[in-house]
Amino acid sequence: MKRILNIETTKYVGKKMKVCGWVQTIRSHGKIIFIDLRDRSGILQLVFTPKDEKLYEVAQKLRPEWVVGVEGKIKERPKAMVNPKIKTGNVELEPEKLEIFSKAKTLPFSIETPGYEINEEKRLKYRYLDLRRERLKKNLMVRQKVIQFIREFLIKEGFVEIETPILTKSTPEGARDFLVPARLQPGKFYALPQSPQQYKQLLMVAGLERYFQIARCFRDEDARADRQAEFTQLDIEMSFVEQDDILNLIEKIYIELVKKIFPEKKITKIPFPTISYKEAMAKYKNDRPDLRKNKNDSNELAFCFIVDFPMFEWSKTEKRWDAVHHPFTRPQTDNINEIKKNPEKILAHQYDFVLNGEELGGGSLRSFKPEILEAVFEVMGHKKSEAKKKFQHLFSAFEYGVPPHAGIALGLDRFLAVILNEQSIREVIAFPKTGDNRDLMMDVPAEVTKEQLKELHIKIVKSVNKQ
RNA sequence: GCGGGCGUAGCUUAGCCCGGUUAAAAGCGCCGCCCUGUCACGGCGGAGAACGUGGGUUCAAAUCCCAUCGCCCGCGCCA
Repeated sequence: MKRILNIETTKYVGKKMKVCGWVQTIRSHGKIIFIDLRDRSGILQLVFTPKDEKLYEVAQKLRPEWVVGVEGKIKERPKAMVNPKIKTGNVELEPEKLEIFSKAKTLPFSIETPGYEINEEKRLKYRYLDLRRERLKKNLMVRQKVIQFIREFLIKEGFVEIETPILTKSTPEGARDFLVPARLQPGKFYALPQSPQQYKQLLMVAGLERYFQIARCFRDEDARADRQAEFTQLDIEMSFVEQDDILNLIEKIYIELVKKIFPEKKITKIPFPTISYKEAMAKYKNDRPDLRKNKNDSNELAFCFIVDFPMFEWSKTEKRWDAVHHPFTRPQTDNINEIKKNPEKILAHQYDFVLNGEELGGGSLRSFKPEILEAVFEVMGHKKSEAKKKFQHLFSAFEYGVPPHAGIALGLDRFLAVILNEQSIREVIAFPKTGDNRDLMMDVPAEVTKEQLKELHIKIVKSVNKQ
């Protein structure tokens, strides 16, 4: 018999059907046993009675989290026994056949609560059990809905979803890279992408004009409540556009996304406020102001854009000018002398997107004129040849007809955490890592065999103990 | 790398300041028995803890000290 979902049973009252799932709770009253059967659609009550003695004997042995399949008649519950708390509360199933697919040990923690009270270390170690809880399942399903909406929206707008490489090149600027040794090129390494930045710009040179990707990004830095070593961003790049085209697109996506998937949420201000960096720093003392009117209202969403960031900032550690965003951000002036002479005064065509005081991400109009790029690299203290070597592919590509282009990258995990009122992005990621980037469930990073290392031409040198 | 918090049955905690007496306590869970309408079922009974690890102080350490490990929050870092 073909299995139906628990939620579908209400449509088949009086019929004999098969359902499958996990035993959630057992309420035994001696001569009648109620079992809440959980599947991906929800809970269904099974009622065992000793009418069938053999079946009843087996039912008495059932324990929480065993996986079973049952066939039996779906009955409408008597009025007094309807449970309004569950979606299938007006029906129940009287099993005639019971199959035990697998038994289960007692779980290390309860999965029937939201789970915040449970030691997160345990939750991460047994993530496959943690994900059985309703809250996390819901978070993952909301995540899927958001991604689906964004895909459909952008494809309708003429965007092409393109996968860029995960094995790519280490970039000297920015965060630490995760490195992957290349077996066929002894001594050489791939790096995992910190973002698809350069690929998406190259796609503009390729003439795709409108690119997007739900992109996994990797940064080998210490994690936080809002940071993971690997995270997902909505990555967008467009050709022949100005700043407003990007901001208007983002505004439209998020307004319609909220309207469709989170109708209970209210957006504080439409159109989203656009605040200059200077004004934000003066007025709110930071560049990601929380513009909510009532910070206790979990349904309020205050989006805003921060624009006109400075192009350069003085790096105290390296004692040189550094790009606030990255060197391919387009300065707001074409005056090369001005860029070189007064870098601190130069503003950039750069924008950030902020929600309830959380930075969701940012982007920029890209710099594509060689003389401007050279001036920027010069301010940053790079020799012309060095800069060209580091970003050779971009410089070369730009020699073959490059359209003016711009883009943005927005953190999906952060957006979901905010909109689902979660304190940490770990709550919206299926298999997150700890603060020091370990996966407690898989127990990685882990050592590898000598043979593997040999094949990769890698030797582990134990560092000498510090004094 | 730095600062702060936490670590006691399977889970959540009390006890820790002010060291000593039920053989470290409770709720939930687990196991057994009873119970025909529950839905966080109920009732009775039971098992379950080298108090993260190592060392020290003391007649005596879950409790005080030192070290170490793990998790969380933040700083650094995150173009």
